[in-house]
Amino acid sequence: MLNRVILIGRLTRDPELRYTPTGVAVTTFTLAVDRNYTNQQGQREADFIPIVAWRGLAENVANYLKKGRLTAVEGRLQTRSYENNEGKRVFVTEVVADNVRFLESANQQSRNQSGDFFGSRNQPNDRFEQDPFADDGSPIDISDDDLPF
Amino acid sequence: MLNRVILIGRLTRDPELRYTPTGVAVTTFTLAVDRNYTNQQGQREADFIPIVAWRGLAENVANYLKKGRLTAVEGRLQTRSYENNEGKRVFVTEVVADNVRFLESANQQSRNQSGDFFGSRNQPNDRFEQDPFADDGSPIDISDDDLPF
Amino acid sequence: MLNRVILIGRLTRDPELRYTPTGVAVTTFTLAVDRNYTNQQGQREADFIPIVAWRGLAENVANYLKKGRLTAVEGRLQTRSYENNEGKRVFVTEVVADNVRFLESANQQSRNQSGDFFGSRNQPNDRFEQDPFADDGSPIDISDDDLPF
Amino acid sequence: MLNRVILIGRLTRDPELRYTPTGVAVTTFTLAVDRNYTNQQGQREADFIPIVAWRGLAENVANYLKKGRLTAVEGRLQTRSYENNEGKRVFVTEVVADNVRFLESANQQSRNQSGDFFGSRNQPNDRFEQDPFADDGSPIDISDDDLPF
DNA sequence: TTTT
DNA sequence: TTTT
Repeated sequence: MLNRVILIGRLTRDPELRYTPTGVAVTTFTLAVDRNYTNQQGQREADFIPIVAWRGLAENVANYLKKGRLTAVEGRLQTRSYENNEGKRVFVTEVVADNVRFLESANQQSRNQSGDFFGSRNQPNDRFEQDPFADDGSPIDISDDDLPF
Repeated sequence: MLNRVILIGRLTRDPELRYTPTGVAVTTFTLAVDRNYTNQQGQREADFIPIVAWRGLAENVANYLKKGRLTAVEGRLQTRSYENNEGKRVFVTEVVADNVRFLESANQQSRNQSGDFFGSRNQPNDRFEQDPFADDGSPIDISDDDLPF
Repeated sequence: MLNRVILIGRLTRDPELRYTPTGVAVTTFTLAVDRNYTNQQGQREADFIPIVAWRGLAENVANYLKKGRLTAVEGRLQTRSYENNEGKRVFVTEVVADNVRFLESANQQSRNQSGDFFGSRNQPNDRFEQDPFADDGSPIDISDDDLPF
Repeated sequence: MLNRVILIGRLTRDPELRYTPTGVAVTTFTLAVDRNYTNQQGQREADFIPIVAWRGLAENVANYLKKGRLTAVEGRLQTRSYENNEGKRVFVTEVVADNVRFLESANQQSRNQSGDFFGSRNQPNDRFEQDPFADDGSPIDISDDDLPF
């Protein structure tokens, strides 16, 4: 009937791009979304939401997003189940993205984050070279309505 | 940061009310949310979203909602993990409700649904007797901002 | 960037269908959305949100929705301005619908509502005759992504 | 019943903080939200959404947000009407914020923007001096559930 | 009356 | 100008 999810958070890792047997691009990543409170130990907690994007959106996400980037995702909740290697049915709930907003360009990203960010420049990284963010740091928009399921 | 989910669907079963060791009410239920398309076999598919409600909202849901009722849920996505009985870590994604709208009263509910509905009158059912819907069939609202986590 | 609105409420009147000079269907209506509190005088207040739908969605809304029906609308906020007949610029904020869910069929609608409902049968009403709701009272879904602006 | 708005955009001006006769803080600002398409003249268009925040949220917004900053707003649509100086009733639709996310710190903000930004340092500006953004540029969160209406 |  |  109606099924809408909107999240703002940071990628826990670089996105992973794969292709289905029929050649459809699909990218998965996890968004760390900070909760609005701190727990009894005074720590900020977060939810780690699994996201999947398809087709053109999958390729844009894989090309332009990286670990740690602040990102908005709009989509819908999807559930599916599969048989694991012990023959048990496992149920999965994830967000199918139909809109992703990059809220931070490479040069805007905070500097004191995990070392992985600049470390990734050591292993030469095509994606980073072709980073499309305008010099002025304005976010770019991508969207895709063609969801395969 | 920002984490919002809005769903409209129908309960797959009567809600289940439990209490934590410290006496906090918690109700769980699953919402079947129809997708907007039919698959290759011409069938309507649905997502089955796990929902959890706490405290006063938990009690209202348990008292007034039943299997099959059309319902709107507003909340946020939460992830948690636990160790299953084989010692394996299982990850769960669910919706923590902070707002539930009953879109259908008992007498409005469609008549040709699962037999469970009228069947439930045979086993005398307190909840049904105390159904608070106004005679005019207008939906009632409940909400709860006090989320324990 | 990101612009999403989700509402549940009741139509304050029958929707109005018009056509642009180039023949595009456009329907406008107002949704009365109850607030979650009562004011000092103990009365329920509401917001009256102007909605506009285009093309196929406009026609579906005009054909199947009527005054008083419980309805969910998903869309985006749009602002525009025009010159009024005194030559003054007027600013308008309204919701452009891209998804409308009928949460109530004709026979589900509460009976003690305004006389307009049954009154509309006196003036023969094509829309009412062709009411597409299934006998079981299940809501129907319509959506339209082709928004002219 | 259900009334939710989520927006990401940029402030068109510095926010304006006022106080009601009874001393309640209220801040208004406009969010420019880019549309996802370009018009026939190849220009990006935007919607200019009026936002109002109350109490603690009003003060946070006034203290920490400035013209041009990328911002997420979560709230609800509200309509009200007033008599203008010609004795005519004017209807207004605006967003009442209950959650504002600062997506950009002062030092993150793009450099080639309007001169107003650095210009504001010339007129000594308390708000700027007390800018609470962490050195690492991580966004801060503010929220307020106490809405006076 | 609009932001980047 | 408002719905239940």
